[in-house]
This record gives sequence, C-alpha cells and structure tokens, in this order.
Amino acid sequence: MIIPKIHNAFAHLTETEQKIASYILEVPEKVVNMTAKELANECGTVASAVNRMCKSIGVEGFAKLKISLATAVGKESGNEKNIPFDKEDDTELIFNKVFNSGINTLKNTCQMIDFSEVEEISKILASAQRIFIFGVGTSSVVASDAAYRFSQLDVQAYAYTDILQMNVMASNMKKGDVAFGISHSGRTKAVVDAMRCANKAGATTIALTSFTKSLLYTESDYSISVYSDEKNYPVEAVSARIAHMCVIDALMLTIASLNYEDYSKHISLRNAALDGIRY
Amino acid sequence: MIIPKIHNAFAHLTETEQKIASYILEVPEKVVNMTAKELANECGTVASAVNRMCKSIGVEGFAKLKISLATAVGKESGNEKNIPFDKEDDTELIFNKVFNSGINTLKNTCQMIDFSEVEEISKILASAQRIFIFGVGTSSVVASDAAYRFSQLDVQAYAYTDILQMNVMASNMKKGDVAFGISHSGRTKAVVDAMRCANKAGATTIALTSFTKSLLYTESDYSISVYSDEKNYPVEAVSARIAHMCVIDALMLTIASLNYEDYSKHISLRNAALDGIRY
DNA sequence: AAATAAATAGAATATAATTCCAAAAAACGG
DNA sequence: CCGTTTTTTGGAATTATATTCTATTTATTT
Repeated sequence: MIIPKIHNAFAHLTETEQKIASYILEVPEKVVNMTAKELANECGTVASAVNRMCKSIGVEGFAKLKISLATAVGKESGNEKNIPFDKEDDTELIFNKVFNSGINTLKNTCQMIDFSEVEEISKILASAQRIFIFGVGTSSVVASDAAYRFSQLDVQAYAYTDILQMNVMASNMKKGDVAFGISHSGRTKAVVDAMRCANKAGATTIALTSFTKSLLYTESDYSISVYSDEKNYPVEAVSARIAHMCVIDALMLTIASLNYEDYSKHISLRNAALDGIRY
Repeated sequence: MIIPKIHNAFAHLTETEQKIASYILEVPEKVVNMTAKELANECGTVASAVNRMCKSIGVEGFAKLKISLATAVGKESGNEKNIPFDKEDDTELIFNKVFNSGINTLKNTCQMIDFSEVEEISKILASAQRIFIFGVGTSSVVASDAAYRFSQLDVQAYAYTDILQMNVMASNMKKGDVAFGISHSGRTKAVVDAMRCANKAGATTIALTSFTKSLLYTESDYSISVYSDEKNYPVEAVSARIAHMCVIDALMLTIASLNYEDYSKHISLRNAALDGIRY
C-alpha cells in the first residue's frame, strides 16, 4: 500500500518533499489525474522535486506513483466516505450510510489497535479471579454482551449497569480481580468513578472507549480504543458501539485461543445446553 | 467503472481493438504497468492502435485508461475473503478475522435488504401504540439496545428478555401494538412462541433474524434478515449480531427522518439530560 | 567565517503518449 | 467483377510528460 508507505517515509523527507507528500496524502484522488508539473505548481515547486520525492519514498517515479495511488484510491472507494446524514435522505440512503459508517469504523479500528496491548489484556482476563464489567447507557448493552460472551468461556465475568451497584461492587474488588470499564466518550462519571474505586481496591483496570485522550483511557492500567469519527452523525456512538462489540468478540476468541481444549469443551457444553430451546 | 465499460463497448470495436480489449480484460493488473507499445506488441499491433482503442471505449487516452484500470484493480483486491479460524492464530490474526467477518457481513447485509419492506416497517414502528421487543441469549442484548435506541425517539419501546415475562406481555398486546422479535437462528422457541402469542392477540409482528428460511422470518407480518455465513466461526452469531445492531440503528434513523423536527427536539433534550453525567 | 553538505530550481534529455497521414483492407455500388 | 468509397491499420511525426543532470542557493558544520 502506497499511502502508509508515504506516511512512513514522511519524517525523513526534505521540506519541499514533505509539502508534496502532504498534498498527495490530502487529495490522492486528485493527484491521480495530475501531471508532475501541475502537482509541483500546487505545491509551489517544480516537477523535478516531485520526481525526487517519488524516489525518496521508494517509488520508481511519478508515473508509477500515480498507478499505485490509483490502486489505493480504488481500494479506498470501496470504503465509501462517511457522508453526513440529511433529513431528506430516503430509506435506502440511510441504510447505506449507517452500514458504510459501520464498515469504516471496523476497518479503521482494526488498523489502529495495538495488538501487543491486546494480548496482555487477554492474558489478564484469562487469569482473572473475577471480571466486573461497568457500562451505562448505550455501553450498558455492550457491557452485558461482554459478560455474556466471556461467560461462555467459563471466565467469571459479570456486568454491572446500575450506578449504585457499580460502586458497591467496585469497592468490593480485590487484587486478582479485573475491572473492565466501557464508555464511548470515556468520560462517563459513573464508569470513571467505579474504575477509580476498583483501582483503589487493588483491582487491575482495563478500559474500552472511543477516544484515546479520554479520562477512562488514560487512567486505566490497560486500554483499548476504537476508531471514532462521528461528527457526521446526529446520534453519537452509533457505529462505535459496533466496533466495541467486535473488540469484545475478538478478545473472547483470543482468550479462547490461549486454552483451546478447554474452550472447545465449553462450546460443546453450551451447544448441548441450547439444543432444547430451539424449534 | 472501467471494466464494464470495456465490456459494453467491446461489440463495436474493430478486430485489432478487440484483441487489445481482450488482453486488458484478461490481465488488467498487468496492463497497469505496461506502456502502450508493450501492450501493442503483446497484441501484435502498434501503439497508435492502443490509443485508438482507448478513444473507442470512451477514454481520453492510454494514460487515463491505466489510471482507471489501477483504480478498478484496487477495488477488486479490497474484498478480502473470510478465512476460517484456526487454533494456532495469533492475536493480530484473530482480530483481523473477526473484523473482516464483521465488515463482510455488513457489506452483504446492506446489499440484500429490501428497502421497501424496511420503509413499511419504519412507518409501522413510528405509528405504533407500543413496541414490545423480544430476544433471548445473545439477542437479548440486541433487544435491549433496540429498546434503548427507539426510546430516544420518544417511541414507546420496551425490551423483554425473560421467557415468562415475554409471554405475559405478548398476550397483553392489542391491535396497534407491534411485536418485534429478534433471533439469530430464527427458531428460538421463546421468541417464536411470544411472537405467535402477540399475533393472536392482534399485534403486528416484525422479525429480525439471520435466516430467511427460518420460522420467525416466515411467520411474521414483516421481516428483515441480515446476511449470514458463519460456517467458519467456532461461535455462531458473532458478526450477525453486529449486523442486527446496524439494522436497528438504520431503522431508528429512518423513523427519525419521518418526523425530523420532533426528532431533533428529542435529541436536544437527550443531550441536555446527558450533560451532567460526564466529566 | 570558511568549508562542506544538502536541497532546490530550472535546463536538458529521454521516454512514452498522442496525433496525423498514407497505405492496405474491407465494404459498397454499378 | 471492377472501380469507388469507406474503414482500418501501421508507422512516422509531434507533443506532452516524466526523468535526469547541473548550477545555484541554502543550510550545516567546524
């Protein structure tokens, strides 16, 4: 992929080269139909600089760069842009926008996740005495889901979505327990408070949020953030919630992979248990 | 898209032009890195013929064709395949697989949805006296989420996830009420029973499931199914649940669009209400 | 402040794309 | 079936674009 390639090389480019690189990163879809001269003009420099820049990022020349860029743009347009909602949208358009936003969020989240951190987290979760999961509002749904999922692995996971109960349970925690806080904004008082309380009580704290700059993210021992670009949304957390659940799913499978035999056994048991409840 | 464009134009191309077009359609990813002369040689003709061919299919010239072709090739490679889970997978691979599966499910779901049906459904939901939402297990989470979302629009929506309560509430329903049943398999006894009960009581029934052949789907007045291809999963319903939630989100926004002013008002109220609960 | 290195712009060159034209092939009309 | 017209084609000429080279400027180092 050319875009990350440019990003990587960016730091050790010269000033004018960076100008050009920035322009390309900004509007790659335009550059694809520009000549070296045109691009140079836009950046206040000359064609040869454009060529030098191509060499600097490890591409044969501008012609090849355009091809690579076009390929990347093609991929990109599979991820159609998030378009703001409009009150005139018809049903089909609304669905397309919602689903596209979800797809984008998942794609971007998967790219920004720090897998070594996640690996740590899954080990901690797997060996925890008890896992108390905290979330309110939209995130209470995610919290319940997480508890349900983790429980399928015979991990002791419990969701608390009631403010009072959250605090009571958090203060009851001990070393070896894990407090798992979920909040889209990362600044929901109830969750932040419960996590602080759990931390004071000696529990390990893990955060799942949508903003790396948030209180919840920075204050926790371990943190995961999903990608978030919801300025276009009239309702926040619409697709972030989806990403949160994907993280939970993936975490669960990661934990499962730590002890595959045990996991298979529990799945069989679970399936047997479910047999009777279906037509 | 350039590929269909070539296909369309193919019939009224001259013999040598067709040779060139065929070659391009066969290995577009190669052509992207060829010069007009090279391509011409491969096809036993000359560069000018390549150019003529570009004009004939309605493209400015060979340079532009290559760009379009590269874009198309990029799109092509964007559709990553679902790969089955393996117990040897490392964390990164697990995350990639989970997220990819989610992305695929969302993509396919959006393509298979019948928007006129959905539009009907949103109108029915918007004008319902009360909406009772039924779901157990994994789908209880989706049911709660749906109730929470719909409530934000000042629609009377309630989730019931307890088997007994589901039946009690279903039998209490009247004409004008809507029973909204959620089940991945579409054959969860509890939900199917509750829906039958609601139907008998005179309520309109709406189903959200992952299989169009399921009891729940076929028995309900209105039905939505998401795409499902989970044979690769050790745990069922992993990404279907994500799609269910996306459907809920989109439904909510569709309902909102029916009465935008009301909706904006409720969102403002909600935001004001949430102000105090955050740091 | 002098020396060295790095970066840049613009001229020179090379390459590839595009246009143009004449020859060849095919289609048409008598 | 032959001459005429149209279409198609290949190759030369042209143009545009990309690429390389070099002198100048700018920055860095000692």
